[in-house]
Order: sequence, then C-alpha cells, then structure tokens
Amino acid sequence: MSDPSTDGIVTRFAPSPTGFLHIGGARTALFNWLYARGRNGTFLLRIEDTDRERSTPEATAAILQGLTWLGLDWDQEPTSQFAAAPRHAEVAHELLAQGKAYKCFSTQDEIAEFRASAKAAGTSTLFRSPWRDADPATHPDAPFVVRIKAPQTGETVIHDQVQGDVTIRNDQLDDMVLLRSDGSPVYMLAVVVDDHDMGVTHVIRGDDHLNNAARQMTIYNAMGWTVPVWAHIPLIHGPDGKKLSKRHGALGAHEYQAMGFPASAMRNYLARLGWSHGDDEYFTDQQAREWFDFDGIGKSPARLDLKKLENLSGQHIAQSEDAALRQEIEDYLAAADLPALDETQKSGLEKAMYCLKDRARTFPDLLAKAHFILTSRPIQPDEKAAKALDSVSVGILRELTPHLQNVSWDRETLEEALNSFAAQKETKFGKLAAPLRAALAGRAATPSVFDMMLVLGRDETLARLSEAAG
RNA sequence: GGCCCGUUCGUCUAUCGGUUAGGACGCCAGGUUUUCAACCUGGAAAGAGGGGUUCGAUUCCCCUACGGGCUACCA
Repeated sequence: MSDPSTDGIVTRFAPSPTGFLHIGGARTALFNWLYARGRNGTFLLRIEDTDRERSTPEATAAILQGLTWLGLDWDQEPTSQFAAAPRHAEVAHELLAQGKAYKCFSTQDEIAEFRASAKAAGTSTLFRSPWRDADPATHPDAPFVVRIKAPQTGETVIHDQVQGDVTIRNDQLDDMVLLRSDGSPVYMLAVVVDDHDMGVTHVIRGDDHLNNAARQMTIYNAMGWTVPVWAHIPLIHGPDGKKLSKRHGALGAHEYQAMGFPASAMRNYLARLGWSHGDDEYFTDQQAREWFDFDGIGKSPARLDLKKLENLSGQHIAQSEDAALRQEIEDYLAAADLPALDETQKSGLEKAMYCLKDRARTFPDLLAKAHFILTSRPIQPDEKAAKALDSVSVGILRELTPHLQNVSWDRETLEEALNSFAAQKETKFGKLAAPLRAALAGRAATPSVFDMMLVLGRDETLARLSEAAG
C-alpha cells in the first residue's frame, strides 16, 4: 500500500490559524508525524494563514503549543502560506502564459445569476465561463480572475491510500479560480504550490478534502508536477455521533492537557482512534511509529470516548518513570493554572510516586491521592476522614502510638506490629486502617497505610498520629 | 439539486468467501481486598434493510435508508 521507498518521505500538517488546535487537527498531525517518523522521513509544518480576516498570531501560537505538548516535533521552521503569495501568483501566471489558464471577466453578479437560474432549471450549477476560449483581443479593460482550464471530458482518479481509488468525472470539475481579482491566490492553488515546493510526498489530511484532491490534481497536471500520495482520513465525531463542533466536545488539545491526561496517553488514544494494529490497544510511541501504516486506517468516522482515554491514561501513568511523571505533573499544574509545587512537595511526590502511579487514571486523580505527602501538619481532615476519627478511633490511635515508637521502620515489621495490635484489640486490621488513613492523610482515599508510613518516615508518622490522638 | 465517501457489540475495532464473528473500553455478576484504584473469573452485547453472485456471504455487486463531505474571488 505504502510507498516502496522508506526514504525521502515528507509529510506536513497545515492548520489554519483561526483557533486552537482541536482534537481532529491533533490527530491529523499525529498521523503525519507517525508516518514520517516511522520511516526516517521529514515532518513539516505550514501555517495556512491566507485568510487575513480570520488568521491570528495567537492562534498560531496556540497550535504550536498544542503540538509541543503532544510531543509532535516538526522539522524546520514552520512556513507561512501567506508569505508565499508571490510564488503562488507566479505559478498562476505561468499557467496563463502556457494557455492552461485564462482571464475571466465575468462579474460575481453574473455568476450568481447563472447559478440561480441553473438551480431553478435543475441543471449543473458549475459555472462555465464564456471567457475560457475568448480571443484575448476582445478582453475588456476590467477586473478579472485567473481560472484554470480544467479538463471537461474523461475522468480523474484519486488513488487514495485510505479510501481506495475514487473516480470523479471531469465534467464535475469547474474552472476554479486561481487568482482573485485583487491578484491574491486562492487556497486551492496555494496548497498545491506549497506542497510541491516543500517536496511533500504524502498528503495525509481529513477526508473533507477528498473531493478537493481531484481539483488539485488538475493543477499538478497542468504544471507537470508529480501528484503526491493521498491519504484522506475520516474525521472524528463527537460522542453523540454528530460532527465535531464547539458544542459537541470539540475541545482544544490544551483542554485535555488541563484535564490531566499525559501526552503519551493522548497519542496512544488518538492513534488508536480510526487506526488499528490487530488487537493492540496499549502501545508506546516506538511501537506506534513502527506499526503505523495506511492500511490500518479505518474508513468511517470515529467518536470520542473519554472513558477509554481515561483507561489508557491510567496505563501510561503506571508505566511512567517517577521523575518524568513528576515533571509532567508540574507541567500539568501550570497548564491547568493551579499553584505550583514547592521543593519539599516535589521531592515528596517523587518519593511517593511508586505507590501513587498504579492507582491513578489522571494527574488530578494522582494528586488527590498524593495529598498525604503534599500537605503538612496540622493535618486538616476532610469530611470523610473526620468521620473516621470518632472518639473510639482516636482512643485506639492513642494506644497504638507507643507500639510504633521503637519498631524497626520497614514494611514487614510495621505490618507485623499493626496486625498484632489489631489482634490484641480483637479486631481486624481493616478497622484500624480507616482512622490511620484519616490521621496520616486527612483523606479517605489514599495509598496503602504502610506505604504512607514508609514514605512519611517514623518521626512524621508518629507526629501525625499524636496530633490526631489529641 | 448534482457529485463523492461511509455503515460489525453502547464506543473503538479484528475479520481480507467457510470463525461458536475475536479483542479493548464501558456495563452487569462473583472473587480478592486496607480506602481509592488495580487485579482475577464469568456474563449480556454487533454485521442498517432488501436484492443478487456463489456450494457458501459480515466479506464481492446493485438498490434503498441513514450519516458525512464537496459543490465559493473560505480554508
């Protein structure tokens, strides 16, 4: 299916800077990145900022930030499509000089009128310019657009790596505008010229561009350029199956970051959404790069499933290195606009990481369970913890404390000490656990009591117990 | 309206003519348990509908339905 050569592959991601990096764009970028990175290729970034009305530098910054968070590194400086406008115009004029494009003097009113009557008559609304074959001598001295002479007979076949061969009859193609009457290039021309100039070999993009590929091919053909390999991937839909929109969960990448998902989980989830490699669900970047290929891409749109993302997130957190995880959590706090950790909290968190990461699905989840190490005396029990510290429990804690005074501070000894104390009180360790948890963490959901005691150390543990015991 | 694309458990998907249609998330039941989580066992759950082709269709073809896209001097 894929290109036989594994070298010289160039892919690109070309967002319009009109908003944040949304989840669909993130996946398109990921697929391009995966394809290039897995084949020793090049992954480029092009900002399609030709719509001067809607493009903003803030949006560009947000998109780059989103890609950076996702770990999708690009090669070379991002290019601006707008900056290449003179080159686009140059190509249009070349086509004009070769007679493969022409000046069209039809006014927008005339075109609108044509469409209206065509619609009323039930015939094709494709505009057929009377200027296509007009004698240049008859050209008026009036504003004009440059249109390409699209083929009118035969058919154009898009050899798509995802959708298969898609055939469009050429009589469905209109003579699209290349240059507007103010001389500015139109998107359809710009993409083709840019992709060609950047040496893009594989165009991987949303399948909303599938039909455009046929029209773009007329430009490639007119210029005698090699048509890139096409791969039009299905779009992502919201959980309700509708097209993604702001109302339907079209969140920006930064919002997933602020929800506390690790970027690696995000990559895993997004890659798996609409692409598969047998039964593999959890995989590393390394594996994704090795496995990713066009024939694993599905043909139908996929829906977002937060539950599955959470599950994957938990797996990635569990697999992370402690120090890296601590750093990621710091980044998360910053992204979510939450207070940063101080040095004591940082080292405590990293020290406790071993007993936290297996039981957390997201960073906020992990942080909640890390409360015992992030807080300091006096411990403020929350409502649930306070309930576990009734007068009976407090009495038990008071009795227990001396038993921990001189024991060796290791897991085995502590388990032994607490179990025998429980036996002495003719109760089960489970009964002891709740008040201990409340005293040590001030919370009801925590890591194991023994882990907390070990991480806290003897002095701090005893101090917290005495504090709770009043 | 015209053209193009799509349709397997609730969701993501496997299957590349012959399977008890597999896996994962979620869900339900049971087990384990020191809270949360994890873990173990089991369970319910799918080929949009109708025609063909074929000894045999989820798989190939056609039609219909539904969903989506394109149809701009937007990108």
